[in-house]
Amino acid sequence: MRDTPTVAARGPITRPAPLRQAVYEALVELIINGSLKPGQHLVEAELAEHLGVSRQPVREALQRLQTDGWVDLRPAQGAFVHSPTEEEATQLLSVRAVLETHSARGAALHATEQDVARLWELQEAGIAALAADDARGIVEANAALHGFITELSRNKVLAELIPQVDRRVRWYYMPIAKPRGKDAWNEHAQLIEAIAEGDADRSEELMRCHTQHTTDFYSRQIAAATAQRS
Amino acid sequence: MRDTPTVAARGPITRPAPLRQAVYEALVELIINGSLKPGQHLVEAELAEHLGVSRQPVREALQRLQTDGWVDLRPAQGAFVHSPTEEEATQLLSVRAVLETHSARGAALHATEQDVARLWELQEAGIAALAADDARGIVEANAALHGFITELSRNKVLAELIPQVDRRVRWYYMPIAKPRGKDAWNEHAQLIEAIAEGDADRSEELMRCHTQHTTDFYSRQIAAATAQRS
DNA sequence: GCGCAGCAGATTGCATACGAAAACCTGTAT
DNA sequence: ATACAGGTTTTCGTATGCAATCTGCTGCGC
Repeated sequence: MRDTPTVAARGPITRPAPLRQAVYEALVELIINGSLKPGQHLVEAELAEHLGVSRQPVREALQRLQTDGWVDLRPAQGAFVHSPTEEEATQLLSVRAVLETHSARGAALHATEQDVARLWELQEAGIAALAADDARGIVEANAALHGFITELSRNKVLAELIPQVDRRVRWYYMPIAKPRGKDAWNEHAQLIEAIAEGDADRSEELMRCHTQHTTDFYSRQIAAATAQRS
Repeated sequence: MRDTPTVAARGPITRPAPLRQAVYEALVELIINGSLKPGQHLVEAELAEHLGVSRQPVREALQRLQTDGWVDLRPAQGAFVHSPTEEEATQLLSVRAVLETHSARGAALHATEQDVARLWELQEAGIAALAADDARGIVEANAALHGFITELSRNKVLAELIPQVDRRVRWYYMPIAKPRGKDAWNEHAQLIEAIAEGDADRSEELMRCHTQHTTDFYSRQIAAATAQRS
C-alpha cells in the first residue's frame, strides 16, 4: 500500500499511551481543580464508571497517585484524597528548595550558550507576562524557567523528583497564593548570569536565596489567609 | 463470644498487608541479590507463577517498582530490570547527599535529649561492629543512624524520599563497595554533638562534609573497579 | 546473498465476572 | 445510651477472555 508508514516514522513514535496514565492525569486534574476534595473516599467502581473504563486501570492509577502523594491508600479500605496540612506544605517547600538549589549548581556546570539563550527567552516571556499582569502566564513562565534549569542540571534523578514535589507544592499553594512579581524576576536574571558564567557556587547561592524568598513570601500569605479565617 | 477483640486493639493493628506489597518486596529482593539481572525482561505470567499469585498483584507491584526506579516499564512490551549506569549512580549519590544534609539541619532543630541518647546508642553499635570487623553490621548500623537522623528531621517528605534514593544507591554500590570505616564514625560523632547542641548550621555543614567524603570514597572505588575491568 | 513483506507466536493491556474477607452501617434488644 | 447482630458495601485477589502490538522467523523477489 502506498501509505505504508514504513519504518521512517517521524519523531517520537506514537506509542499507544497506556490508559492507566490517562486515568492518572485525569484524577490529578480532578484533585487539583477541586472536584475531588481532600479526605474524600474514592470508590474504584465509581471512578471507573465516571471515566468510562474498567476498574483495573483505575486501580493502577491509584497506586501511582499514592506514591506521588495525591491520595492515601488504606489497606482494605481504599483510596482517600490526601489532606495536605500546612506543616506538610512547608516541608514540601523546603525540600523543593534544596533540590532546586542543587539543580542550579548542575545547570551552571552544564549549560551551553544555546541553553543560556533559551533561558533568556523564558525570562523575557516572564517579564512580558508580568507587564501584561497575566497571572497565569507568570506562573507558567516561572514553571518553564525553573523546569528548564532542572533539565540543564542533566541529572535524571532531580528531573524525576523535582516535578513530583513541585506539583504537590503548587496544589497546596495555588488556590491562595499570587505570583511574587518583579523581585523574583530580578533574581532570575542574576541567576541566569551566574549560570552563563558557569559559576556553580554563585548559581547555587543565588538559587538558595531565591527559593528562600519564595518560601518566606508564601509563608506570609498562608499566615495571612489563616489569620483571616480565624 | 469471649475472645471478641473489642475495639481496644493495640498498636499498629496487623492490617492484612496487601499482597502487591509482598510481591514488591520479593521482587526488590530478587533484583538486589542478583536473581533478576539488569536488562532482563520480566514476564508477568512467569513472575505470577513463580510467586504463586495471579497477574494483577504482579502488575501493581511492577508499577511501583517503576516509580521507584527498579524497573523500566516500556508500553506494550513489559518490564525490564533497570540497568543503572555509573552516571546515574553518581547523580543518586549527589541527590541523597543534599537531602541528608537538609535532614541534618532538621534533626538539630527537633532532637530531644532522648533522641540524642538514641543516636549515641546507634553510634556505639556502629563502633562495636567496626571493632568486630563485621561488614554487614557496619552497613546496618550506618543505615540505622542515618535513618534515625532522617526521622528526627520530622519532615515526612524527606522521610519518603531519602529511603527511596538510598535503596537505589545501595543497590548500585553494594556489590563493589566496602564500608568506609573509622573516619566515617568519627564524623558521625561530631555530627551527633552538633545535633545535641541544636546547632543547625554546624550540623548541616558536618553532614555536607560527611556525605562528600562518602561520595569521594565510593567514586574512587568505582574508578578502581572500572580500571580493573578494562 | 540481501532486503523486505508477511505471517505466527508471545505478551501486554484492558474488560469482565466472581468469591472471600474486611470494614462500615443500621436496627434492635438490653 | 450501649453493645451486639446482621446485612451492605467495598476492597482485594483470582480467573478468564480478547484485541492490539511487538518480536522473530520464514520465504519470496531482486
